[in-house]
Parts: sequence; structure tokens; C-alpha cells
Amino acid sequence: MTLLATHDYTIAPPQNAAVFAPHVNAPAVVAPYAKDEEIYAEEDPTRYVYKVLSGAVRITRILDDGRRHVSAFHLPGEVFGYEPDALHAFSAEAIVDSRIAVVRRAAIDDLVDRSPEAGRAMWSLAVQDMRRMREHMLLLGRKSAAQRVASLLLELSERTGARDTVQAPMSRSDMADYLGLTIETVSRTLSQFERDGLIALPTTRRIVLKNLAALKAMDR
Amino acid sequence: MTLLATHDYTIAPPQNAAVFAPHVNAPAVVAPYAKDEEIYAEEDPTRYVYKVLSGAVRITRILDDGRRHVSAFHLPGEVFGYEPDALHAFSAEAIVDSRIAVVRRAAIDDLVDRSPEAGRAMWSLAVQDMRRMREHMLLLGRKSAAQRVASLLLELSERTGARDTVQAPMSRSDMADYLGLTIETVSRTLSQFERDGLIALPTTRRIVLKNLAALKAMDR
DNA sequence: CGACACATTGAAACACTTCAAAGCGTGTGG
DNA sequence: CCACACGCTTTGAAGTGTTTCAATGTGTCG
Repeated sequence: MTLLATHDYTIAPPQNAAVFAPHVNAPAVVAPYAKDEEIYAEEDPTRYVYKVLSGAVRITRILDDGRRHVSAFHLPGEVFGYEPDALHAFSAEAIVDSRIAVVRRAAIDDLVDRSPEAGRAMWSLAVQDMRRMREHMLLLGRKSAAQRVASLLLELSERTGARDTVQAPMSRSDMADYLGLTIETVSRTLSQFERDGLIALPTTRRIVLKNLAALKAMDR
Repeated sequence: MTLLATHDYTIAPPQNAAVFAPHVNAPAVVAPYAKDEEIYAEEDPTRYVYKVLSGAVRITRILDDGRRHVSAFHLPGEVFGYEPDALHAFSAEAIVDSRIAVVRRAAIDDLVDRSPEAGRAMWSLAVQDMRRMREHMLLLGRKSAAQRVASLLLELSERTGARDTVQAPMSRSDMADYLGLTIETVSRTLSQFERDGLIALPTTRRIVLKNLAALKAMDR
């Protein structure tokens, strides 16, 4: 099921302290993950919490009929993998070759029990995630295809800190499954944006935002 | 903007201790809210945290073009209103006449700072919400109208503990804005379910689940 | 009982999907 | 170093589920 054979965090000796959040420094193993490698699977025990150091991660779920849904992307600096139950309800995969800091969940729990600051920091992370999810529900529930794609471009631009050139780590397929669209619709929408002078597409994964104001106006 | 004039929690004297979660007992004011009354608005300061005692609450957001999105319903026993930022990004309204326990956010924060159990309890609430949101994103991103309506019926049945008769507190419009559909599609889908013998509709807000297995099979 | 909001039903329109084919880029082997 | 092959992306045309527009039905509250 999982590929943990190559990532046996319990044995790995070189332990660094990872700063997951202010006041949350826990012993961490830094593990490399290859493009498309699974970090955890649905139904895996939730034994670890992760932080992206480099690369990018997608959180996915497969429906019975094979359709896939991407519920989130995680970029460098972001924490993922803390779920409530004993088992993961979603799976996580590296989108590109990535370096991930891995911490035992128990270590986080201990920290939070001993330090109110740590507790508050983790709380703040959760609550930030919740806001992002609510915004995303709004997108999925009420926005048009053009608005969804514009939102993604703006989100990538903001979260990577890129002023106007976005280097998208994910494929059209990842984008589509995140936006609740098909790859064709994503592609067509990007082409239309290019024709309208809103963006330029020097390569498929590099997107130059030529008219941020218009993209923002189209969103919402 | 807000209707707080009639709900000045800072003055109200009869303070009871509300059990928000295990180990989270904070001084609370119990306030009645009428159907459609606003509990807080977008941009209001996030000074309070709330718990539904009776009735039901919807969390909404209005887009520029007037379209509305309902990101969540909250039923008796559920906590809502803790958002990360200093201002609410969404608004909350009573769906029917409701009784709500209101606690100052600072009181919760103090408790959490002093007691790891309280912190863990609040954490667990947040994480439960997150799971629900992820499931809902899946619904909005990848499910058909019939699947969405079936999901709502099952969700109401589970969350109210009703075995087979669901008393829906919300209108078709609320359902539609929650499911990312129109009221017409919700109505048509319920009618179709009735024709198919999956449910019965003695009144518009009372829904008898006649074939739970089929509804569950249709979902996912 | 009448009025008003809410819900249902029907028909036409439309946005997005599905199915299909062609283009493009990258890596590999001859 | 070129040629081919494979995967991903783009583009086109037809199909479909949901929306939109419009009208009728139904329950509830003064």
C-alpha cells in the first residue's frame, strides 16, 4: 500500500529539529520523495505530520468510479497530514521531486500538551487551512470555469510570492481535479486567457500574469 | 450591519457555564435568535464563539453578483464562529428560531492556554470540521446533482440521529446554495427520488428515507 | 379565506463534458 | 544526432446535465 519501506522514519537516525510553526520544534526526518511518489495513502494510520521543504504535494481522493479529486496543494513551508482520525481519509503524493520534513504525530501532541504556545500555533495552522477550504468550497460551488482558473492563478501567485510569473508544479490534470473541471476545460480557459491578453504561456507550466487586475476583477 | 444591539453579550448578566467540549466550560450567555436573524456578519470582529443549543444555523457568503453560497449548516450541539483572523470572512444566520450559547473568544483562548485538555478538545472540534469540509469539497467538485442531494439527506440523517425521517430545518434555497445547485434542480431531484421510491415527502421539510441502502449506494 | 412566499414542473438555453484527433516536447535508442 | 515514441496538452465537434426563464401549484399565516 504505502512505500514506507524506503522511508522508515522510525529507524532513520539523523534527526534535525523542524520548526513546524512558532514554538513547535519537533525532531524530524527529512525525506526525499520522487515525482508521483505516495507519501501516505487512504486508510494509512495517521502516525506522522509533514512539512514541505521543497517541491509540492497534492492531497487526493479517488471515487468508486475512478474519478479523482484533489482537495489541496501544499507548497514549501506548508504543513499537512494532521487528520483527526486514526486513519487517513485522503492520500498525499509528491507532485514533483520534493523534500519533506516528517515528524511523529505523538511528538506534536506531546508538545501541544506541554506548551500553550505550541497549541496555539497548531491551532492557527488548522484555522488557516479551514479558511482556505471555505474559499475553495465557494469556488467549487458557485464559480464559473473562467473564475476557477483565474482563482488558481492568483492563489499560486500569492502563495509562491511570485509577482507575475507563476511556475506551476502541477499538470493540467491536477489543476482540473482541484478545480472540479476537466483537463480540456482548463486548457481551453488558459488558451482563452492568452488570446485575451490576460496571461502568456511561454511553456505549459510557466504562466505569466500580464493583467493581474483583470484576473482579480473576474474572480469573486 | 449586525443586530448586536439586541444581543449585547458584554452586559447580559445571567451567565451560565456552557460545555463547549469536554474540559471547555466557559461563561456563556444564552441568546435567542429569530428565524433569519444574523448572528454575525462578514467583516464583524471575531469576538465570540457560539454553540447551537436548539434550532439551526447556516454559514454564508455573498458573491459580488448576488449569488449566495452556504458553506456549512450547524445543528444542536455544534460549535461555530471561531475563525482565524480578527474579522469574520463569512456571516452566520439562524435558519429557524434558535437558542445559541455565546462565549467570549478570549475566554476560550485563556482556557486553552491553561489546559492541554481544553486545547485538545478544541483541536478535535476543528479537525472534525476539516474532515467535513473536505468531504464537502469532494461533493462540490465531483458529484452529480443526484449524488449531492443523496449526500445531504444522509448527512442530515446521521447528524440529527434520525433513523429514517429527516426534519430539514432549511429551505430548498438553503439546500441549493449548500450543494452548489439551483433550487429547481434540488426540487426536481427530490421529486425524482420520490418517484423512484427512495424517499417520501409528507411535507416539504419532512423527508422520509425509505431506502437508505440505495441512497448510500448512489452516493460516493 | 386570501395573500404571499416557497416549491414544483416544464421547455429552452447554455456551460461544461465527452469523444476524437492532432500538436507539441522530451527522452531514448539506433 | 536524428528519429521515433510516449505522455501531456491543445483544439474541434457533438452531446448532456444543469441552469435559466416562465408558469403553475401548495402551504402557511394574518
